[in-house]
Amino acid sequence: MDPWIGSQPSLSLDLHVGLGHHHRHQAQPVVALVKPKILVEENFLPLKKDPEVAGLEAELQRVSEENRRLGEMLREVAAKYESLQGQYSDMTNAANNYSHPSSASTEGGSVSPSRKRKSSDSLDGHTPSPPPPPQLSFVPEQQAECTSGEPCNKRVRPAAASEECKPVVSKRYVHADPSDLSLVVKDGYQWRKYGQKVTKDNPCPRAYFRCSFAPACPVKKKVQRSAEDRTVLVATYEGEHNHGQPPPAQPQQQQQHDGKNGAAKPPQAPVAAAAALHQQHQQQKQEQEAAVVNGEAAAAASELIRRNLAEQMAMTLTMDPSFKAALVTALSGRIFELSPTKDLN
DNA sequence: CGGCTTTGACCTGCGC
DNA sequence: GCGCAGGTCAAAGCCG
Repeated sequence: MDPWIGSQPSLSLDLHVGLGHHHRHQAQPVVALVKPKILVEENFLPLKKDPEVAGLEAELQRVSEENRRLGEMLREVAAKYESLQGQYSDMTNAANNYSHPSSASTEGGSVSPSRKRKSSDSLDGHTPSPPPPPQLSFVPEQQAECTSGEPCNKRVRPAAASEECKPVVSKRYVHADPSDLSLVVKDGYQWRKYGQKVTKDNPCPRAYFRCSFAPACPVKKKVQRSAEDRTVLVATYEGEHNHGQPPPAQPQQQQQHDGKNGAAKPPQAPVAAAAALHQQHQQQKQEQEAAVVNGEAAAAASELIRRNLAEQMAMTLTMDPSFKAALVTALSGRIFELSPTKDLN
């Protein structure tokens, strides 16, 4: 899980779960509420159902149910959005083919001849390695893509060239610790930084990345802190990966490496759920960003994103039996701690 | 030693 | 043509 999540008040997984005002008089754990295979010792305390506990259970059930319904609605909306996006993409493709029938296939790896380069650059030679089938696991929102195998992401000026032959462009807003100066956005891919530049409209430097997982992968990424909110990293992706996502182990390890808690724990179910959630979250962000015209309302978008992240997290976690188990363990432990019987021991 | 980051220089396109 | 700004290159240095 992203380290920042824990630091967000709005996202903090408050384990009190409403027990705050009465936990002192009840030592009854809520173990009965879930029955996964689990980590919880089911009989470490005698189960005596208290009406309050039952009430809480009912409430939790109700919330879970509601979350589930919301999740379904969200998926529906996402599906519809994707379908519309596809239609839009088709239309723009068709329009481009009409007006600029040849504009899409002019690349062919021709790099500006005047570029100062060492002659042997391997990247230019474009390894004949067979490009894997485009198996794209993210960047769903797309516009016209250059149809030649080669991406047309060479020197695309935002105002000029981008209209006709724009590579796939998407933006992501990622919360980051302001004290963390590394412009690293973890998205499951491996990136190699090839440049950094301070731009005019933003005092924070912009970092340029290429996909380093596959040398021929055309995707580029620009990362810059938001001028409005320095805690938000704006990652702009150009192009599409022409390979699958690298094995998850690496980014995971990277995350652990980046974070302070570097202890290599085996991935636990809640963590996996959070990872899945993260991906879902990213996807949702892209959808939202598509709605936010050209990112001019970045701050508002990031706020929205945070709120939705919190909601989704709650939903995903409450749907995850392992998380429930962990929750129950935590609650039980806490209750046990506070239980009067403990004092006797 | 290979891969990655840093960073100054260079290239290119746009606006005046 | 010139200046500016964004984007990229590649040598040097760092790190595991």
